[in-house]
Amino acid sequence: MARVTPLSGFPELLPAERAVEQQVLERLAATFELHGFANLETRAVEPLDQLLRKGETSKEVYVLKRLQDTEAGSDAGMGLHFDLTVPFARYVLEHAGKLDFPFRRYQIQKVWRGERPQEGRYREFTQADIDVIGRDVLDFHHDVEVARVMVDALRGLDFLPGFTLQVNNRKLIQGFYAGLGAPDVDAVMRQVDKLDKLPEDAVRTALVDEAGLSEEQAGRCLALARISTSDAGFVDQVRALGVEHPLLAEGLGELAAVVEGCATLVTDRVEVVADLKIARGLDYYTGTVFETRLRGHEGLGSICSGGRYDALATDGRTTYPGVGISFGVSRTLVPLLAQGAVSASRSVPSAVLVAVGSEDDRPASDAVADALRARGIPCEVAPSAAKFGKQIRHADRRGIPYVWFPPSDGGGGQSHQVKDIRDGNQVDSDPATWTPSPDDLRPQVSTRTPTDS
RNA sequence: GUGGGUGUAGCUCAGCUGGUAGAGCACCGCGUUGUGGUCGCGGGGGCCGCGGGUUCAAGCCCCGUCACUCACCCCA
Repeated sequence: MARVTPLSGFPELLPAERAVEQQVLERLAATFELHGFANLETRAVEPLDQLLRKGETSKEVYVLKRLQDTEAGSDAGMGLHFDLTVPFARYVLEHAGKLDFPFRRYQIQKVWRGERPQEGRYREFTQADIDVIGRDVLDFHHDVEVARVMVDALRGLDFLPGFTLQVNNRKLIQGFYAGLGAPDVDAVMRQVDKLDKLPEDAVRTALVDEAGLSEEQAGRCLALARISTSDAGFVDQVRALGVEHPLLAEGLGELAAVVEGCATLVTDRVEVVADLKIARGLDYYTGTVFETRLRGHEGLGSICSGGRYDALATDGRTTYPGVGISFGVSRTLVPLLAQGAVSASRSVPSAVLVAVGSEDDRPASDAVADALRARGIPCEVAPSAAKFGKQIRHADRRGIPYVWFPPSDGGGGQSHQVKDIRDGNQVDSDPATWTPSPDDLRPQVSTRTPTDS
């Protein structure tokens, strides 16, 4: 193979990095399943009209084309999915007759977007989605449930920095803007959504010039957007702004329910706040909306978002409302790994390297390895009967904590010995009974203190 | 898609006014002859992104191109 070059936006991990990702994926799946969500995988490809159906969005879809297809007009009209929600909506429509509603599933897959890559932003990346979808109706309490499940999942990622789940409700802000007399509620929302990028005064100007608000109305919109509480305290703060609207009241109730519903799961690492400036650009959210910040890495933007959508899937007769949230596995992990903020203790699963005294003794070493494996201890046998110093180094390089020396009449002892190469302790051991500490059974993931964002 | 920056050893980077390709780390060997890490000594490593041009001479100057990267847009 000639000179290979990295392909931007298609991150590839080293073995130790992948070990971290594997543990993240495992823990996410474990939590989702604890909450009763079934796993699902959908095909990587969808018809283009499905992909482009909802948001006209500028999503840059990768189109599928056979190299051999030289005939014009042979375009199959297929593209790689750019998220997991649209394929899921299609899946629900396609299999509705065989599914039981409300239907809950989690889905962890690669998705593809042909956008310019940046830190935390890739062209091929992994997402972990949970959604609950109902037929015709979906009770609101599922909004709370989805938030609770994701908070629980984020709690499980205890080797990562902390998370802040920011929740808002479209009914709340739209009702507020309507009650305020805004001529174009959506226009107001679009401007407010820019608050984390533009200075407040720029948004204020835009609210007046582009969304048609008075100075006084704009001021109250900004006052609303400034509200952020970790409990239901936001309700009184909103009421103090003196705007009345049925939708606003409904939104306030829902948002309070989400925040209060998560209260028992909140920790100092994973917090939930009602943040009334969160709007989400996507057009199909109708109620609850989520965004999530990674503590110490706020520059990454939202690493986990979603919300309630009342009409994402419909076949004309039946509509399927849903609520879901999606965790950006690659978006979170790839930058953390690149900065060395998280790392695994070793690059291989092996907890033990079984040394080989001489090639004639290799079967004896294999026997030791098999005895350990029979009891669930991952191990490998040294690749060559090199000097023991080199075999130890082989283990050290890979982060394997233990080296096993079978008995030998060469330089070793008369009995089996295990050396913990971290502290140099070496003791007689029996392959049939010796067990490493539970922590050493698998690679350990650890966090270094984050520096910047 | 638009605009900036950068391409030199596995990695991070020096390389002056154009004059024989460098350092640190990593890697390998020896000291230590079958128990690593420290230390000392030694060693291997380079299409200087690619193509063209100017020049006696190009890593350096010029043109092109590709890649990477940052920002915008958008989002996980």
